[in-house]
Amino acid sequence: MNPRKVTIIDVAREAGVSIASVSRFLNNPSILRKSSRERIQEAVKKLNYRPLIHAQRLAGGKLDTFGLIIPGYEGIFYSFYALEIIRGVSLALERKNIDLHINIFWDKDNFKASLVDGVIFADIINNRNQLLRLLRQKIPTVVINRKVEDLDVSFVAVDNFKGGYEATNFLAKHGHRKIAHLCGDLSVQCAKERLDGYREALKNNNIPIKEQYIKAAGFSRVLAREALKEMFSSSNTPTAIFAASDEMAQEVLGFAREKGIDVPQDLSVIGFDDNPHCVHDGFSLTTVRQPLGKMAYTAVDILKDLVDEKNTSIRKIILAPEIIIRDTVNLA
Amino acid sequence: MNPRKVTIIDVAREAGVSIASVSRFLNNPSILRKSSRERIQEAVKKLNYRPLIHAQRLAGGKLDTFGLIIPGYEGIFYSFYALEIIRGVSLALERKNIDLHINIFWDKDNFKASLVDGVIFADIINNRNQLLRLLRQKIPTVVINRKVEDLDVSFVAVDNFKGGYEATNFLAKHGHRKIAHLCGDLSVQCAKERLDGYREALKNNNIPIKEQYIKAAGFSRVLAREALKEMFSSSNTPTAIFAASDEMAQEVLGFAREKGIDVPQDLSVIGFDDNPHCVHDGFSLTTVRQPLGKMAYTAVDILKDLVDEKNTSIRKIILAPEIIIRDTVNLA
DNA sequence: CTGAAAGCGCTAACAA
DNA sequence: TTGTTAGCGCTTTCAG
Repeated sequence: MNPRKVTIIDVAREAGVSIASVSRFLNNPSILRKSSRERIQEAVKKLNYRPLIHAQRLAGGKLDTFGLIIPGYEGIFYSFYALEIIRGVSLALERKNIDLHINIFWDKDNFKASLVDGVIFADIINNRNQLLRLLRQKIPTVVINRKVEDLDVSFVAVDNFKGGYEATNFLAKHGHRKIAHLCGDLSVQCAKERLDGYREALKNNNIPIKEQYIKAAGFSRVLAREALKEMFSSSNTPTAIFAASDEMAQEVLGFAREKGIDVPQDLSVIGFDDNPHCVHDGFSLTTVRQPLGKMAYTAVDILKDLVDEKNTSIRKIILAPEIIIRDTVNLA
Repeated sequence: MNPRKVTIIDVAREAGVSIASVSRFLNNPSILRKSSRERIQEAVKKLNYRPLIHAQRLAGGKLDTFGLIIPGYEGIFYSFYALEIIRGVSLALERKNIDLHINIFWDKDNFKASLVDGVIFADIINNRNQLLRLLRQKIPTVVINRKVEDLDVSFVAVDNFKGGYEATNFLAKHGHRKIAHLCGDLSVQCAKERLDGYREALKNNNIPIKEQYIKAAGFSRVLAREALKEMFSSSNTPTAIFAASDEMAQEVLGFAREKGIDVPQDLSVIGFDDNPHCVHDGFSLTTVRQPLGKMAYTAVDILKDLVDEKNTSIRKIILAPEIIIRDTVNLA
């Protein structure tokens, strides 16, 4: 018999019980008498029976599946950030025995809401419309990676302002006054906030803000390189650089090496992300680590509560990043 | 009305037609009269109706979803190879409008076969048992990344022997006779075949095989580093190294720089993968590129034929890799 | 071109 | 503790 066509009826017949008992065996075996349980067990094995997920779901059973929606963009598969989010969420779900349905959407929105109990929406790049559409469908939703203060939705985000502030302040406290900032893509919330934090830190340290020290480099190594060229072609070069991502910071390191600028002697560098890919011949980057794992499992917890209707209050959570001191900032 | 509870019945009532017509609208609108089609269209929009996937599937409609099964292992999210496979498959499926259900399995096999029409099994590390279990379930299956000559299953793989052969031969043809090989994890088919190719190429070039030039480094940078230390502590150091992955090749480059060994003047290096992460301060690695994209869409094509029962013959396809000549092999 | 009605395989009352 | 049975929302004959 084709194993793909074995149904609950076959199992019931084989075991000499009703289909209801087989169903009970599947969902709550402990309420069955031991002997029937064993007979069903045997029949299941013998027939190689596997319940049809779709039938279970349609009949009102739960699917125990969460969706993770991520906007697709060029380079997402090379993005440490996006991958860490996927990793964090899948780990958090594994512990809870919930399946993960990942949906990366490019132009067309082909997310099948009916496949999941709830959704974690990773708003890595700007994507408010997609979020609104989701919310309209009344699916339990938690946003990660972005503060959504103006909507009735829970989120878990990282305090990027604080990250930018701490990084810059760290440089200032170690004596730097010529601190440049390589910004990310300023149309994205996190990049903007890191810049704001940078500005605030300079202000609090009584360092005047110089616009030529602030360069938008869109999280791109190529753009970072260009920004650096420009910055170092003028007379008044910085003694420290805060890059809004480790990728860009790594470009700074490469640039410095080529130009014979000693890091950290002549130039201190601090990045953002704590990206393990960014090792530079044994050089370890001083950086700002985001609690991505914590973000993921906090979001999963909140969504689980929502789905189970245990705690449906809207929660807006902001997690603090942490400075990781390594080799690229002169601590003298 | 709760948008999650709008059913086909509501739409039918709203449009003043039968549910059968709404179903036709969903699946094959062209057979409906224009006027009804428009009325249904309107009702769908007004009620924000979305069919329940599970009901559709259960009722015999197709799901148009393929599964991609990948064994989970430490570092999979940092693995260029695994990510390229995911990327390739998702691109190939996107063109065909088929959904992708990715299943990364760690210890427990929690793949829900009933969610998909067929499966692409990426046997990156050894995982024959899982494959056998899958085959037993009679799900249409295509294996990628591994030759499975002894089972009745189609596969698409890369000719790793040829890759290893060509890489080594390339070095030999450019005058090298002291050619070392940093092997990958030799319990994995591809690593073993690259080594075999290396051996064969040496033989054909009348270069005696020296076992101290062959070091297993498990695709790991750390192990590669150790192997290099050992290799370069002896007297008879190689003039060329073929590394079974770009990651390991990159470690060679770092090692050489530290030791003041000039690449490619004193040491030629060739990698494997064409991994864009492996850039080394403007240095471009000569390497062997695997046709991963082609592998992915070939596999998708085969699986689609299987699922549609168009061509159910078993196909065993081996694709040739290609040498990418760049800066790290001395062409003099 | 359209409607009525019979399932798809399972869960969950309700009864026994 | 177990069986009977009514759906879940949709697709698909089969008539008309």
